[in-house]
Amino acid sequence: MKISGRRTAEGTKGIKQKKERLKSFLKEKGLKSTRQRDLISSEFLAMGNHVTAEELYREINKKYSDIGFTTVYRTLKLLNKSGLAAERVFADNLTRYEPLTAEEHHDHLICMKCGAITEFQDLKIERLQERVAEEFGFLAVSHKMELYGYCNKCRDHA
Amino acid sequence: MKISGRRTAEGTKGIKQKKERLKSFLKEKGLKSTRQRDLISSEFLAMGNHVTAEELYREINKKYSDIGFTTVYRTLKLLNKSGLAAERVFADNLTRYEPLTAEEHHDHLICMKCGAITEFQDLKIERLQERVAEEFGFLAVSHKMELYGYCNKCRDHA
DNA sequence: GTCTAATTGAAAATGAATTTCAATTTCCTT
DNA sequence: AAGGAAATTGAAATTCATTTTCAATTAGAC
Repeated sequence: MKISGRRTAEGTKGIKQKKERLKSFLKEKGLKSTRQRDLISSEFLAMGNHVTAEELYREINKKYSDIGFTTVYRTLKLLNKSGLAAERVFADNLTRYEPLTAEEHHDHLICMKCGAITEFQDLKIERLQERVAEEFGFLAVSHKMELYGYCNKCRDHA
Repeated sequence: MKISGRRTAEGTKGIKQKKERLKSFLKEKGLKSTRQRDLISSEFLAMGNHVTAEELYREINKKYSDIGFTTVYRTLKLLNKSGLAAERVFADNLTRYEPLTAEEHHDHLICMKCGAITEFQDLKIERLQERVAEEFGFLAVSHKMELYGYCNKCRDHA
């Protein structure tokens, strides 16, 4: 199974706004704005996908061959800490990053054939999860839910 | 977060039955029954936990210092293929094995403080998951759901 | 008992994630 | 604008779980 999420790329305005947020975060933490961080986060936000550090590095490398893998890796970590990216690990055990908009939580449908990742949200399920936790005296902080199977395109010839 | 699942150990009868199942599986596949496979699967089934290969190896090693890690690792893979163990990966990215009884599916509550793993089953949630999949024209094959938080014991002093 | 194929265990290989370190760059202070 | 302290960069090295290799051993069919 090769997993490769695609979702609608974001408008330029949204990206600018997010890059401002990153800048604030950096300043606030005494960190520095650099050409690399700028280019990497632009590319990441424009792709709008669930990408691995490796995948993003390959994209970046096409355009800016002087930027190394380590910097891409570290920038993704940074985006994660600043709240602009979510770190996710699906069944293939690779760490993927996904641009994060608001605080809305969502879960994933993952196609085992083409690897497409679709996001969904279901409040009823969330409520039931909360109920389950309560039953066990458990204080739930976060959760992870993934449905694996075959997407609309792949289910017929699967 | 250190994860370490415990659940009620199984009765000796259940273990015997499962070891019979393993034997059938081996014979059927032209594989061999060995002292190592016997001891490792006994220990695994008796523990009844979500263990990593490393953890099980350490237990085994206390009693039978001639059995190597690789064999424990391979035996767990084998138990998995024979349907006697489920392979699971939680947030710490370690591969754990869990004795599998019937075919009943269950999900997990994971304590972020003490690492305790509790299993649960919720048919309403399963049904809603199926509904979500349908909405997207997705053919769901399996799913994974984990709730992370603090267990009954840890929630107060967390 | 013989023989062939499977198994074992130590060690090596793999591969993603992370860290190290010397050289470079940012940006605060003057 | 220049100086300088601290952060950043990128290549290479390291880590660590997992998986594979290979020579020696063992199971079990005949």
